Amino acid sequence: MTDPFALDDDIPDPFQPPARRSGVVEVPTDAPWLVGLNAEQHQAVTTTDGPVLVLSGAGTGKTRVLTSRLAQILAGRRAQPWQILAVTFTNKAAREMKDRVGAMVGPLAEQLWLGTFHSLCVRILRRHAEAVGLKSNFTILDADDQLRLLKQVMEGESVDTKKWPAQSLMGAIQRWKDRGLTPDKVTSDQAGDLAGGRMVQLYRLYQERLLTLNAADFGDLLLHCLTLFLTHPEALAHYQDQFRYILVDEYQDTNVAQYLWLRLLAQKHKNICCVGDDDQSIYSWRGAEVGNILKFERDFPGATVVRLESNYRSTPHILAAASHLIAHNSDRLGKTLRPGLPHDPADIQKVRVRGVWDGPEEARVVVEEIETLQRRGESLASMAILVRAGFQTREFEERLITTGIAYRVIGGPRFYERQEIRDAMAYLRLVNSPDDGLAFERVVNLPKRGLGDAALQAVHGLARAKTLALFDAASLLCETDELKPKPRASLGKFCADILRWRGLLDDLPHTELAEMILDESGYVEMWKNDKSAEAPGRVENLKELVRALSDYETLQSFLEHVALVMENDQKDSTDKVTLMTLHGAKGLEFDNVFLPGWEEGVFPHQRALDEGGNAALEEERRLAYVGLTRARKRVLVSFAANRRIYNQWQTALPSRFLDELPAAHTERDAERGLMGSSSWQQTSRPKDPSPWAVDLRPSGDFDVGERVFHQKFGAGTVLAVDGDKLEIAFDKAGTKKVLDSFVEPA
DNA sequence: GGGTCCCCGTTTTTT
DNA sequence: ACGGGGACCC
Repeated sequence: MTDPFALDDDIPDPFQPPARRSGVVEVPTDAPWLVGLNAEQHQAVTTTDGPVLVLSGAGTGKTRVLTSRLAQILAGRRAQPWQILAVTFTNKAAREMKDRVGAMVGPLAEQLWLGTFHSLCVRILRRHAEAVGLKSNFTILDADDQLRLLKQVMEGESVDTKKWPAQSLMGAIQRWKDRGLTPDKVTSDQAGDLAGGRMVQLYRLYQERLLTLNAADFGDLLLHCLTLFLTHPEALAHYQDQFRYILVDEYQDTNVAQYLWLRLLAQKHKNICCVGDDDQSIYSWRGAEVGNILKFERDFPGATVVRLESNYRSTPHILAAASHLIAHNSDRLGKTLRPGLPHDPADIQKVRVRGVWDGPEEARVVVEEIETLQRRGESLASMAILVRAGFQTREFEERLITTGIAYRVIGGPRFYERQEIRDAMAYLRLVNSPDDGLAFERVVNLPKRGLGDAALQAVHGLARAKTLALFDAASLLCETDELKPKPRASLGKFCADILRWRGLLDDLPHTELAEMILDESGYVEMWKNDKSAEAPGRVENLKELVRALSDYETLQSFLEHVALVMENDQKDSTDKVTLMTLHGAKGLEFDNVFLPGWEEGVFPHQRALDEGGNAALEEERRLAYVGLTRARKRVLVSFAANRRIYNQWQTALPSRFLDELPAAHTERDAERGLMGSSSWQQTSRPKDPSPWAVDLRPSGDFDVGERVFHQKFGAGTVLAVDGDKLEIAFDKAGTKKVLDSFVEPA
């Protein structure tokens, strides 16, 4: 058989209008990427034309469908690779897709417009930067730079940063950008009294500053692209024409700006295929709109909707438990996962639910279970502890350390977010483009060069007066007597150094130049002299940065790309238990999953309960669904009756989500008295009854006004009785809700 | 310009 | 309890 992906003519220039193709060819029904697809998957892959919404439940072969679909379009000669736009959210997903398509179609995959929303926008914007007031080599700011910039703007406008934390105002700007709102589109209603009613003005000034600095933040990448499309119809027409086929992964996570971007681009050919799962939408707090997926059929009339419901991951009890749980949500399109594969009966197990006394005991129980599994031959890599919030990993880490079990924590600060890396990058940025004002500010006095507020103020003043970049202003300032001799000398040396390094850009390999900069600036030295525990690690990280530089041809291209690759890929092949948040676990799977901390206030999180109303609760429930559906074989859900939060003991009620797990598919196993709801059944007695559980009385035996005693909170008076839950005013610990089984008559 | 003290917040995170 | 950040003082 001839290679179906061989190019039938020369590789065209992607920026020429597409040549007329010779025509679509029939794809053999036994093409390798079609073999073994189930009926729904097959439909999703072969319905290449027109709008298609693929609702893909967890573990239903979404990535396979996406990649097969790309192969199908290419093999059918429906489009050249560069006429296909494939969008993901993360670099990881983009890489995976590229690899898998590459394995099917060969080098053709290289020509696809495949990447994250942001990287694709950058690709477009670098070509059309002038249209939105930028230069092609604009820098992309990270969260730190953004905040610094906004603080400057706030300072200029005398906005009280105590009353209006820059962080939260930044949040407001980001949410507007997520919704495609430029400052002129924000209504005073939306701005409310933020920053004392001056929020829109701050936003406008912030945007102006960004343009002056030839910089864009992440939100701008989308926003500027939209602006480009709306103000330059010929540019829009070009891309509309070019992208005959559009594929979108994780559609439930798109925000309004991304949605508008897609809708504009799909307008001409209308061959847009969005793949997503409304039940796994867990990012509304960063602008994702489940609404996008819910109203797809309205946006794209005549859309084909395909539901992928055959799950190839989890055993039946796990699927049933997850399905029942998520059925408690009302705002959903509705899917029911069913087992797509027979499972080894030995692997089929109910979801286990375990109640324990407190956090440390929970950690002990989970780690004991890990040891048991390990003895049965399960690898540590097959196990994951998935928590609601990052701090919850601590107790498990401690227990794993004392037990001597290897683990890895996913999350935490990422490589390019580390202070030393950002400092070093600022040096590189400054050498690459001395007018990078933010980079200048960051390193001008780092390591300490005796340049304080006074010197900086002088530089800023001059820069403003003469509309100069900070670096140029600083150079100029050193020629005057404005500064005292000492700062003048050190600032002069700093500027001269930068210029000297800049002069070497073309003559020295960029990795060597980077080493020279970090060395001669005294930056590495600064950390080497630092006696803190983390200093040696920082020096190591700086070496790693130089190594990463070697992956790029030039310093320039490194700086252009690296801002978009902020990932934390800890490729570590050693056998370790994984600890991470539920959010971090989306898209992953493990044989054995531990879901601790299922307590009201922890999960669902208190803030969701307090603030977001039903929508927030439903998102928490989706998070629970995501957690359950990560598991192939075994799930252990647990909750503790007592939790220390901010160093204060608090009683906790079992999560309402536990009540939503169907009894037929769960196995509830708790120490006496730890089960909160009447629906709970004890399936086993503790081997070693806890002392506090000895004197239990049946529920409902307490009266309002009765004096009671609690192990942790001491004496108190019952204020209210609600089934098995008591509200008690403790003499010392304040008013709390407690299960009646924890207290005894005083 | 650098050190110290106090106050606040303390879910989730990618690009 | 704890850490980070800002204000304040030397």
